Amino acid sequence: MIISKYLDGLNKSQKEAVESTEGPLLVLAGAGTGKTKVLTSKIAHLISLRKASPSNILAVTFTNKAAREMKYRIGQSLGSMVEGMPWLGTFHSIGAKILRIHAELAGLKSDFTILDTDDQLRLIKQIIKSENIDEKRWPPKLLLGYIDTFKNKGLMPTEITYNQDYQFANRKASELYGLYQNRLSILNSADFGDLLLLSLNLLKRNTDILNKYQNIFLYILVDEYQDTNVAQYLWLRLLSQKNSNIACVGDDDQSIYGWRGAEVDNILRFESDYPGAKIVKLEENYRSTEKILGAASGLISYNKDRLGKTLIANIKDEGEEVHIRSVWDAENEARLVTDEIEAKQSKGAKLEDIAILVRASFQMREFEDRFIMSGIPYRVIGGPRFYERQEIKDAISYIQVVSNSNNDLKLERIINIPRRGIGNSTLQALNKIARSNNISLFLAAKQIIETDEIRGQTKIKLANFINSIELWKDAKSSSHHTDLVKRILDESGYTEMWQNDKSPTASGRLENLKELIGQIDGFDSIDGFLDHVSLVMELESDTSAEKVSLMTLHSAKGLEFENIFLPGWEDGLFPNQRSLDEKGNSGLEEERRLAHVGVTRAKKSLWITYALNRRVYGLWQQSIPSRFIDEIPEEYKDFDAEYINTNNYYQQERQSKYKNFDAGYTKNNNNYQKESQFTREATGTKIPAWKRIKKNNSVTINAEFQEINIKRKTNFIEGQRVFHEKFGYGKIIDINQLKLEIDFEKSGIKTVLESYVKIH
DNA sequence: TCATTACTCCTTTTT
DNA sequence: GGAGTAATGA
Repeated sequence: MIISKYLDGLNKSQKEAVESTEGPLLVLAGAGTGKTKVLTSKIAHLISLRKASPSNILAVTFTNKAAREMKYRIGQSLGSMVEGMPWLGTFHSIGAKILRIHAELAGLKSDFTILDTDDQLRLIKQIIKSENIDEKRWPPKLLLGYIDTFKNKGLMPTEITYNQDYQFANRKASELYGLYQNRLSILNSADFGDLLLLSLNLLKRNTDILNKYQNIFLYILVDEYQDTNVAQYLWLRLLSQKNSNIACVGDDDQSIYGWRGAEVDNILRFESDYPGAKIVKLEENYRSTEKILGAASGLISYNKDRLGKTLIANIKDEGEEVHIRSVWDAENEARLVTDEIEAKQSKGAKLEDIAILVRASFQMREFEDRFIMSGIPYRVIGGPRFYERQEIKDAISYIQVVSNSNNDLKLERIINIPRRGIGNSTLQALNKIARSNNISLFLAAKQIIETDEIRGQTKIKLANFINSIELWKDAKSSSHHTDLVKRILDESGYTEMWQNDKSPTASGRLENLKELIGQIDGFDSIDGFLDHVSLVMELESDTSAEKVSLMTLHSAKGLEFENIFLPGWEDGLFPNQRSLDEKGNSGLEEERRLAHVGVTRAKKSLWITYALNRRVYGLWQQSIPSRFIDEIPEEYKDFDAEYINTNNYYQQERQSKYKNFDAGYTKNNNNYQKESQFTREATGTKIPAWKRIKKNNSVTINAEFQEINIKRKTNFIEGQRVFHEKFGYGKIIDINQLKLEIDFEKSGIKTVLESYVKIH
């Protein structure tokens, strides 16, 4: 029987989730419990029972990768009988699709361009300038952040109340947001947030259209529901209102995108949002050993706001303890990890089964250095994306200008790259004409070269450039699109610019341009390619090669590896100080969920390390092990002597460091204290001298304190011989407030804070 | 218009 | 410490 094929491999709760097709359903799927399997089987089930044809199922994911994976797996379980699911994709791509169909209703044309962050920022800068707002006092980036937040919340400029508005240049955030939207409309462009916001608005305001989609989407499936923001939530609600067949899969313990507007509340509230909702918990974990799961469960149990589920190990193997190691600094950390990798390798482990997950991308550097040095092949996942590279963006901008020369933002980007003598003053003149006549820059340029407003050389150069664009536009219909791109890059002098560039990155950039042309060749037309570029930022890389993976914890969600290394578990770095400062306890909980995500990536072995010293903004700081290390139950971890002996000290340090914040924390969480007393007894061990040095510049200190510090003069004088715990003896060569530049006898010239230095 | 210098912010995470 | 940007001068 055909049905059994995909139902066979499912456990009881998975099967229940798959077979509950009617009405609202929330599947709480813990890490490694077969979430994707449930989703794909469910789709297969719907299709093979003929409850819906593939085109009547809306299935949304967050990443293109997840969408691809789902498509692939559905194809596998149904054989070839499923041909394309038009409504399976990311929130953004489906939003874009709907928006293109009804663009006029949103003040756009159906061929609108999708802006990236660069363009957004450029636009916002222009608006801030034209409104005579001081860019220094009110940074464009801040406004961009506010606008994004508005959009994440599903708010149009006119819907923002006084109280919701931000303190940006006299509460002008919403007003500027309105101006920004107007500009976007004039430019026939939408930013990322618009793809959702505008399509949401469309559905809200046009019942006929809403009706149409409600009738198309007989079944709605949502992946990673815990990551949805308000706009996405409202969008889903509207679409599911009619027939209520909405199945959301998610894990509140893996909600790690709060900073991007995700609302864990959406998942916590599901039952009250959808009365009569069925809830299925998937708790059987098929990934990790018992000890790793125990560590993960212990850790996440410190979170208060959760729906509560317990991961049960399906793999009956205790496995190794979680290894906790302390190291002197980041360099040693990288060495320890690579040594361990090499040891594993010699025992037969494969490099592709090993991953290093960091909290922040700056941590990657030490590892890369070390890998290069020891010749270990590695790959960075989610690093600087292909389409975000400068040369690729430039090239694409050229293509976009040829495709639509009224794209002012792109034209501005390339008008003087390579240098062709069209500088700022010319550009400003163009902008002025464009504004006053309400035309695009391109048209303004055409106009200006007919007049005498600009002089000799500049005029000729501008005329030449405009002329070239016209020529390329003419060639668009007659030549093959790949040839046209080659021609544009050559004739514009862009390729030549990099050929003449002597910097070491130049050859790589030329390679990338070649790669880009190869990519373009894979598409039928330029427009098809452009749409792909704006929605699919990543470029698939081969995951098969024998390489260690290096990535951030965020990009590791959804992946699994035999061996996981989690470096940098230090207070301030992880949990991240800024998270804590900005969002207090909920920030801490999100960090903890991130830690939980990290731990649950591991199948067999897990190493957590922390460095006692780390360089922050070029200055050396001493650090304390992360509280998350404490929170992993004793019986699941194995740690070195250093950690046990000094832990009591760390506990105190941490508490004084977060005095205000911890007050609430300990009150809310009895476990924390109980656990600490139970597991940690004062050992009476003497704390090494360097640790007793009083800190006066921890990562964050209240403003008052810092002020005093800056005003205070250092007692050191130039030429003095001093001692530093890390670098040894040295001589002060320069003093800048509390920063001392010291020429160390063994480690060379370094800048350090005076508090780490003793007079010798 | 372009090159050099000074200054800034940064290091959370991304569709 | 270092990248990116704005200000400054040639």
